[in-house]
Amino acid sequence: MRLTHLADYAVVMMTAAARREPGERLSATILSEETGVPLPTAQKLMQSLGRAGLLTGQRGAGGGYLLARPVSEISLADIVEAVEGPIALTQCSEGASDCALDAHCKVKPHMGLVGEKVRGALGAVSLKELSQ
Amino acid sequence: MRLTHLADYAVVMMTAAARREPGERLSATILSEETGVPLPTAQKLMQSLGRAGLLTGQRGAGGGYLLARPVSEISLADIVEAVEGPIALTQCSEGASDCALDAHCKVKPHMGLVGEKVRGALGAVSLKELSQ
DNA sequence: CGCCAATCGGAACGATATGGTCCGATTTAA
DNA sequence: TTAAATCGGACCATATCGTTCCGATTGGCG
Repeated sequence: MRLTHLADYAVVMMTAAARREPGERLSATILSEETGVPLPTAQKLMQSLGRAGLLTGQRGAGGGYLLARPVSEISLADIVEAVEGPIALTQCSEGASDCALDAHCKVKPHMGLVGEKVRGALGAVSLKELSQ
Repeated sequence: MRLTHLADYAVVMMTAAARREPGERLSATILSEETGVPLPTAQKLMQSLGRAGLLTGQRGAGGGYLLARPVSEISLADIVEAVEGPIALTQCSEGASDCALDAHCKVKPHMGLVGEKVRGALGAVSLKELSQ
């Protein structure tokens, strides 16, 4: 039940971005310096965040990233899922069930529900709160 | 935000144990056969669960394990923590802070709170519910 | 029109820790 | 006293995570 390092870094970077003026262009370089996250890693993370629709990238000289949504409409769950993939306690909670115990597993139906609760806890925390 | 395989197995085994008669001696062999978890792995898990105080072990021939508490007083959080260690989103939430970003990390104070919420969600689910 | 700045995407490497297995120590029953 | 059956800890293979680097693409600027 831990966040991966990458997800943790992503949260730190997003909060750093949230503290900036809305509309300001943010490069991976700047956020890297501000947060202490190594530049190559920061680049990779912003790619993931962009693919997930949390950031919009602007290419070319003077380009950079922008928050795709207001800070109050981005949740901790969004950030985590952008980096780690869907939040689910077990992989059988979502499609693929290549689990050896799948045949006579009597816990499976409960896990989906519990996962929802956890996701709810993370979804209730907005980037706005985290950046303060 | 996923459970490790071992934690998942532990939950399956504990629910299997919960479905048995209270007071019945449970060997690792039996639970292994019943759940499909490989025997050596099952042994290792029951050790962890014993150390955590969820199971009490009885050595010698005809020995076995017993649930240390009633099923309604064992939560999903207890099982997960027995195998994975304390539930916390980041390692800085608990003592050791050998994190490169620790110096100017402005998110740290929030993480402890969020971790509590997640733990609450898992703590609200009892073994009694899971075993049904 | 050509150059430069900065992002995007993928591939490859190394480290950590998970997952699985084995063997020794201990205890009770016969 | 013997022996079977269990708990308990140590060990090794493996997979995923984390990190880094490089090339391709795009848009602004001189």
